[in-house]
Amino acid sequence: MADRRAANRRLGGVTVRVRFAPSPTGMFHVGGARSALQNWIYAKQQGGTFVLRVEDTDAARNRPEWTEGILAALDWIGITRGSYEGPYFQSANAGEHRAAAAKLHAAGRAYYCDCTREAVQARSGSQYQGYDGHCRDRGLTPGPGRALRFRTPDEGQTVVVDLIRGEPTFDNRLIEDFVIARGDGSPVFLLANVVDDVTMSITHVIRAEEHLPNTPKQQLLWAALGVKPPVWAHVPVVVNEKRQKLSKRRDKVALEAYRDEGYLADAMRNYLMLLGWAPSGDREIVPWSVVEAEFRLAEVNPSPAFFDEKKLRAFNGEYIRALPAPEFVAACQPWLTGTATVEPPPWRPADFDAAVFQAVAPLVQTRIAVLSEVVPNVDFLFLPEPATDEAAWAKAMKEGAADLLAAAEEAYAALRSWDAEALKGALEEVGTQRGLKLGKAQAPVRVAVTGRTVGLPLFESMEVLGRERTLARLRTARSRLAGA
RNA sequence: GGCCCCGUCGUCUAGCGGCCUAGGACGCCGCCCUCUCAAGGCGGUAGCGCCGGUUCGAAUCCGGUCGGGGCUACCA
Repeated sequence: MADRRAANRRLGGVTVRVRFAPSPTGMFHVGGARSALQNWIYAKQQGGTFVLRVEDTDAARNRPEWTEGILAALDWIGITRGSYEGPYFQSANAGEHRAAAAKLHAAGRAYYCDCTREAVQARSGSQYQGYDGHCRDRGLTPGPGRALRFRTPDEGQTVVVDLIRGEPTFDNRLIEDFVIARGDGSPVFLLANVVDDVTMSITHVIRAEEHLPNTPKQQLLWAALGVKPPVWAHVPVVVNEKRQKLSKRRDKVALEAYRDEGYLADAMRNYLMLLGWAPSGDREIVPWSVVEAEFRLAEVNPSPAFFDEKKLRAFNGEYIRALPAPEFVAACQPWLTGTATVEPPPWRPADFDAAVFQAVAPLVQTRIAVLSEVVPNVDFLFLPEPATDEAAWAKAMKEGAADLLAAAEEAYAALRSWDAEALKGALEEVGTQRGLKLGKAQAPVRVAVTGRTVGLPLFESMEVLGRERTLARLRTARSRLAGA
């Protein structure tokens, strides 16, 4: 395979160069992550190069921390720094963008226009039909407030060759003379994006479907610049439950948010790749190596895919359970000790005991779907008093609870060996004397000790908590019951 | 409004003219296991939008229709 690619290059075949070109205007979008991954895999499969270009030309909305966020997020899902070409910054290429605009003007492919938006709108009527070409032959010279428009063909068609969609065809007549440089001379996205792709010798543009309507315009620009257009691949957009494109405003789209909640990078990238594609056989959770080997860009389902957090959660749970114990413990650390981006735990750092956590970690591992859920599972071990859930208290502390708690406390105080088995046996006996099965008898004890009706196995929990603290909690619960 | 894209269980998908009585996964429901909750095991629920055509045969091909979405800026 590698030999064939090398031969291909020698024979004049083109080396594949793809790019991912995010703009740093917000948190990194899961849809963007998917596109980045698809580009990344395609480049790898073709023996090509992945180029990262940050499109930071919207000064009003760009912020440097967003750029850092994008790099960190890409790194998190496996597109690591140093393993790709770039990052390049579009703002650094402003000179080339302007030169291209000037070149198009000089070649008669673009003209200056002083129409205001209102004027264009007024001439177009109630429904905007596109710019009417008002300034096409006015021969306006460059000047303040004069935008540069690309002169589009009056007839013919522009055919977009797309790996996923076939050949969407657009009538040139319906493509308006669009603006390529603003009144202040600054080039717009449509142009800058193309110029950079041309300059960077991009051969395949793999991006979201929302760009498809822009494509004929960009393809016209490639041709006007004298370069053969790239192969396009417009992957379907990722949508919300209402089937609308995921938006930063109304949907939870930030990759960072998922990371900070405790989603594993491997689970996330596996899930993301399953949106619009599936590996061979009846399987979905597969090693990344399988994804890299089997993914076929041309096979991507052309219809939009719903980003289903429920399914992502299920995947994440499976990935968590598959972790070797030490790795699970290590993965939980941020939520146990707090970091810059993760919410700090409710206990005092000094009260956290790594050895205690390690003892219960295997019990936690099968009970959580996202890492942040580790906290409510173990907080009773590190908090001076359990964080009592009042609904749980009300449910468990019915009549007979005080009596049962007293008996349990007495039995536990007398226990010779403080271990789960003995604790279970003792409570079983206490329950039996009162005609209660263990399932009923454990409820008040569990709430008294952990503050909740659900959680880790009770007896193992008490074993780790220790006799003194367990007895103290039973005592506290009893006095609360007596007071009420 | 115009242009473009899309259409298999609720969701993500398998399916490339007979192997489909449409398979898997998530979700949901039930049962088992069980100190709670999970995990795990077993079982169940549910789909080819519609109408025509092509064909011996269509989820698969064609046309239409309906429905959904995207774009429609001197944003990217």
